Amino acid sequence: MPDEQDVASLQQAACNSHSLNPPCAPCRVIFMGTPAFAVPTLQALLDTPDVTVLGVLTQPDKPAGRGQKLMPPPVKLLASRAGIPVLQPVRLRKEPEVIEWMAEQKPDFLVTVAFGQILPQAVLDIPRFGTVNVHASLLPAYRGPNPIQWAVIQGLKETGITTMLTTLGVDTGPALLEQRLSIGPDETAAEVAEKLSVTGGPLLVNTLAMLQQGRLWPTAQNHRLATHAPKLSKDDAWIDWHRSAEQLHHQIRGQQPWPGAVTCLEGDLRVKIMRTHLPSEAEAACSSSAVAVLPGTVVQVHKAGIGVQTGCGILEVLTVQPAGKKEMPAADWARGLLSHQEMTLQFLPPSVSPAAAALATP
RNA sequence: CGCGGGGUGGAGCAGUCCGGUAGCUCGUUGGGCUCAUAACCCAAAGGUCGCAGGUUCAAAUCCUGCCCCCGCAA
Repeated sequence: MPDEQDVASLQQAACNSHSLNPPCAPCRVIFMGTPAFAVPTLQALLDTPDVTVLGVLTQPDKPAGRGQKLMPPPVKLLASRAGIPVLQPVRLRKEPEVIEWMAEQKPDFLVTVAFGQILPQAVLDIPRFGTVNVHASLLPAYRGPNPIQWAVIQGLKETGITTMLTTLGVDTGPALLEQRLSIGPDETAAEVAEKLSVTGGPLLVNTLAMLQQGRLWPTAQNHRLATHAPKLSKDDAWIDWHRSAEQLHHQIRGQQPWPGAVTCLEGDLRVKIMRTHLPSEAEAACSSSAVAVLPGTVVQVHKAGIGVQTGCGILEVLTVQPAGKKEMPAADWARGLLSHQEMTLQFLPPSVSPAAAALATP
């Protein structure tokens, strides 16, 4: 057993090595993943000469999009194009024939990237070296299904990708390698996800190579530091303008592209808030108690966007998407509305009717 | 046949129900004012009203068909 410094330097070397030519003996892998986030990782495996992808497991086709047509998951599209067998179990743990098929392939590794199903022990027992999960956070932080979103929502300046050994618990297994990545002040979860998904491939390939060669020792997570990133829901999309400008800014960019950030305008005109910016003077404005208008009121319309009063500070809204329209500059949208009616734009939480808001204004 | 909104100068929108000179807020260009300006004043340019057909003396508007964009829905 080498000391810690050796491990660290080995990890460093592995991360720096070229992903297309890892020090990896021929290696048989079954890939399990579903959404677009998993696609670059599968692609990285396909691009690695010594890795054979024996098969791909992904979620069943589901009705999606306008028209509710049956749509295959992104991973399936890539796998089919690459001519790799695709299995789509509804519930893996209840489909022994699928598990049997996996066992027959005699894989060295199972790899999971946002697969969407919890693996039973019978499956974890199949691979020769183990099951490696690619998780989009710096574990033990943000275990669970929406790690990127929560990292952004909570205003973190850094997140990353962790490879880990899968055990029966969700994201609780020993960590292997991690790659850090900074989060820009205005970056959306979608943008961070894009970068992380590309990072995942090389990191996984290195992880597999090092594991196979016995050069990588799993490190137990510190469970006391664990935090959770639960699934977001559509209900999370509603904007409560009573929150602070900073909180809202983080929420709005953290919930892109889904579930998004939605508000209503006088009645049931839904508007998605797409891009926002936090003015540097937000904190100053926050301390001044002389707030004359209700949170949600548009207080400025200028070239770059519109300023909306929040519970604490003013939030710059740069682009919006009204229902039925494309994303557009918030200033343009406001101009079009204001041109034909004398009104103040007012965003209201869905729970507060315009009448109730009027009553609240003495 | 899942529900629904939309396509009008460069941008965002009115006008369509009830056919009759294409309008608003901006932007652009030129000029003016000002120490100065993203501010203000004056002026100008810029539109096959998504496409095709039909009804009509007359269609952005009514009828029919088609194309394109998007929201909900996961």
